[in-house]
Amino acid sequence: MHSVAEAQGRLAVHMRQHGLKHTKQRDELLEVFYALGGHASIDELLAHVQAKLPGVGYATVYRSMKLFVEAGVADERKFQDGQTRYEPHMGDDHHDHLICLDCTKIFEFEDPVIEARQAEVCAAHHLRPEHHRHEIYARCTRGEACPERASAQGVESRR
Amino acid sequence: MHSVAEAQGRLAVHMRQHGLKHTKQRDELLEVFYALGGHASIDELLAHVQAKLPGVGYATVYRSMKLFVEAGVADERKFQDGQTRYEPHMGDDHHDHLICLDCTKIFEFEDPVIEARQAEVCAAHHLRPEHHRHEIYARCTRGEACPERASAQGVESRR
DNA sequence: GTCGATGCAAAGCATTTGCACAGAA
DNA sequence: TTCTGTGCAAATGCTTTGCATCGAC
Repeated sequence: MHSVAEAQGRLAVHMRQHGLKHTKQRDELLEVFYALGGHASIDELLAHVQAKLPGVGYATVYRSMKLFVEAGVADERKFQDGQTRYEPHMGDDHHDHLICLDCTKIFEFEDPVIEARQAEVCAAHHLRPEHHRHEIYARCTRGEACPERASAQGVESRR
Repeated sequence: MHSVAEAQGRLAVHMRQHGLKHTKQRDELLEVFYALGGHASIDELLAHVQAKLPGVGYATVYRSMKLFVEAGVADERKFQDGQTRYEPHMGDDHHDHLICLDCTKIFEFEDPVIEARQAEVCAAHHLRPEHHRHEIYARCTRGEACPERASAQGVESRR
């Protein structure tokens, strides 16, 4: 799912297979979701959808995002701020998160060495990894020089 | 804090320094908390404290656990089930979690290679790691033979 | 006697659900 | 026409807070 079009297709198939209906709310939400690029919260999604479809409420956004997750076009992430965030599903390769506590940016990373060690740790306990969550919370070493610091609230997307 | 006594001492110091008072509720809760060994939820803590002090309610447990965290005798963990869990603080060395999806046991692990790689990932983004969360959710490879499977709900503690 | 701690109930959040109506198929 | 989706409000689950009273110092 590297483009809205791909996601729309996959969602359409899923809906057809499950006897679900195509609506403008789902359509618009999917578009907004992709436009936001990643790590969007329910509030952000709702705000953007309402810009186009004023009547939409939380229930629809919650229900639709759950549908997107089931359809495989979105992934759900829960960070420590208590807000569930969503990002476009990018195939079965996954990535972990590096969160800057100074500028609130969320970077993504993926490290084969770490992945390998995880498998070893599991094996030692007679376990087979199913999924994992790995988040690093960090401080900027550039201090005031950090180009993002002033703006804050930015969200870095794809690798 | 490898024993209740140590924790009691540290908590006493913290309370003295902050003009807080010693009460039997806090006393009993700290004991129960250590007796449970780790990964205890508010409900579990409340249930055990009520066995000794019937009148205690959620508010006291929540407030006391927050105090324990501030005093440095407890660490707060939020897993994916939406329940906050607490474990005795074991110094500044920390560990991560390996959660069996079959028997609900929570194992702890710590891997220097993983820690090192994390630091490298951070450095590449001009960041200095402050803390992190790493949880692996896995399935038992022993199937029905798993000694814990039948019992479920167990909580494995210290390494 | 002070001032912090407790217990209860009410309030807060994020999220979910029930229900009547709207709108795809 | 049928049956799913929507929007609203109410309900839920976990956690926090306000307030009168209790109890440690």
